[in-house]
Amino acid sequence: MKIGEVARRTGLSIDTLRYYEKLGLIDPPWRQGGQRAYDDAIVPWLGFIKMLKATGMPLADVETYASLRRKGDDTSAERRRMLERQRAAVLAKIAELQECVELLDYKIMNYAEIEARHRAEGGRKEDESDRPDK
Amino acid sequence: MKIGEVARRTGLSIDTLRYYEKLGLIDPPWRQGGQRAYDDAIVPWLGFIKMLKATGMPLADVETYASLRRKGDDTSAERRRMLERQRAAVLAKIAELQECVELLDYKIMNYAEIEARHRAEGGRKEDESDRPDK
DNA sequence: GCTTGACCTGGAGTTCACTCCAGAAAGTAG
DNA sequence: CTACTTTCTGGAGTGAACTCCAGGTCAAGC
Repeated sequence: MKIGEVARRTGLSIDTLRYYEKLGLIDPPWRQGGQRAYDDAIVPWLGFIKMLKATGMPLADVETYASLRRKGDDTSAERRRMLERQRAAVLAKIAELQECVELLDYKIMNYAEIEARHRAEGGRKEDESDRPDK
Repeated sequence: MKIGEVARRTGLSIDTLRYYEKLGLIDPPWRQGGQRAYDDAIVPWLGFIKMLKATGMPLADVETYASLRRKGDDTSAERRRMLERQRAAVLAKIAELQECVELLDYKIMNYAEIEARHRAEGGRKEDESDRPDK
């Protein structure tokens, strides 16, 4: 598989793939006439990297994970601990975002009320200042 | 309230507060002998900004919201729409993160199994390659 | 009045994660 | 063989969100 195909299949740009290789997130692939020739296994691995990135893991940490992976099975406990820490971070982020949704709902409700009053009272200037940002 | 106090109360750095002022996220406060003197209302407003940031809203969008706010009540419908869009984005992000948790759980389980086998078989070299990244 | 700490400005520097570029080499279709 | 597309390298540039700095001003305690 050439780099363009990997890009197409993963949704990452060619530049990003080379950048990830430079950072050590992916192993340097074989070359055919100077061009990168990837194994199919690169696709799920990049999918996994994308998932880690979606959780907010910095690429430096992904690199740490990748280099543990390269070292083989002896590092599996350490990798598991990394994923467990990330799992906890994700749960915390989900909780934070759920609070954000609640706050947004509160604000949206306030705006709906203000608009209703606005319409009812014919657009007269009103004071919004008693509605705290909370 | 001086800038240091605002920083202490919000957890933002003094530099960040001045940066936000430059971007137009917060109104330029009154000055007392050249020094910024903030109204108490700045604290909940900054709390709201932090919440928007936590949802992943770029500062440019926060600035848009802030400038609508400055224009007064006539913009409340537009602000509500912004918050509704953000709400939808947050729900999508929560869903994505929940999928990430599931995937992490799957991986963590695999690692736990590998480690168990590892211990049982006395640390003999094993092949992990049949465990897909997916 | 003096010292010490907080605050001021304008601008430069940093980090992260890309993204783009020029110029050259390799692969592909007709 | 020609024309076109893809890929190559090394390095420069980008945008977001800060963060730091020098050199100066202001204020509070003793």
